Amino acid sequence: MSTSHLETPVLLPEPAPEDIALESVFHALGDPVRLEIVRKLNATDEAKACGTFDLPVGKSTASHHFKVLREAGLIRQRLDGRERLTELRLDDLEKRFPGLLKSVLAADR
Amino acid sequence: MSTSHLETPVLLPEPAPEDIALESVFHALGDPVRLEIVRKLNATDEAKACGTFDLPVGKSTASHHFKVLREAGLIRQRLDGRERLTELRLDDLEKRFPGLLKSVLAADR
DNA sequence: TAATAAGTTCGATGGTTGTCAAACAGTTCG
DNA sequence: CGAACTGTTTGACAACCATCGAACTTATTA
Repeated sequence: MSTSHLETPVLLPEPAPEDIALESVFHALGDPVRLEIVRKLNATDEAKACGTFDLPVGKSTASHHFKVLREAGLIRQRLDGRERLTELRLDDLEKRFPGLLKSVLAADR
Repeated sequence: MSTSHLETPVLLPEPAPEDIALESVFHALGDPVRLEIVRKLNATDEAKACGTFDLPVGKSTASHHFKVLREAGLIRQRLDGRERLTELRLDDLEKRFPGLLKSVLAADR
């Protein structure tokens, strides 16, 4: 069963908004697979499980990319059963770097 | 003497505005030295020679970084005597990725 | 309990990259 | 001409990184 009661959501470690480094953000977005992940997250606007991204790499590589994105502060991951639900940290990023992610996501191709 | 007549400026090869790739821009900005170059260019708002940046690397390494930035479409370099005058491609980047560079440069630390 | 499912971790590998020093090329100036 | 100056190119090297497969962990389900 998918946990959806009143339990405290189990978040994977992530940097505080003020600790998000611009250089790390750029490094994270400088990879095609990770950029694709961010774009697909923005396209759905909902939390997605890692396996639903249809990425052109194996699952261990995908796991690596999600970790890079999370440690850079771009995404949040919460445990839900055997899945890790992933979402963009839109609000935190807007606070830290106003307008940045918006212009990134506006540039679609 | 510094050439400042009516000669056609000799530009080093650079991508056309529509050929600037978001991923290459991110990759270019994902290095601390290159990010410092971009910030110092924005701080002066004038064309600067490579040697005036006071970078924490040797000159051959600096030359490499300028090349990466130029090929990514972030800077323009024009030959002037024995110097290469460097400037941000603010207008082209604004056209290609509206708001991106602005939010990048606004995030100062 | 056993099997399946979703991701992570580990070890290895090949490619990319940041760095330097030395040599080189073009420009300016004495 | 020759020396000094600005930056590039080359070669080498170490660090980083994206990738994979196999083994492992945890959770769901038959």
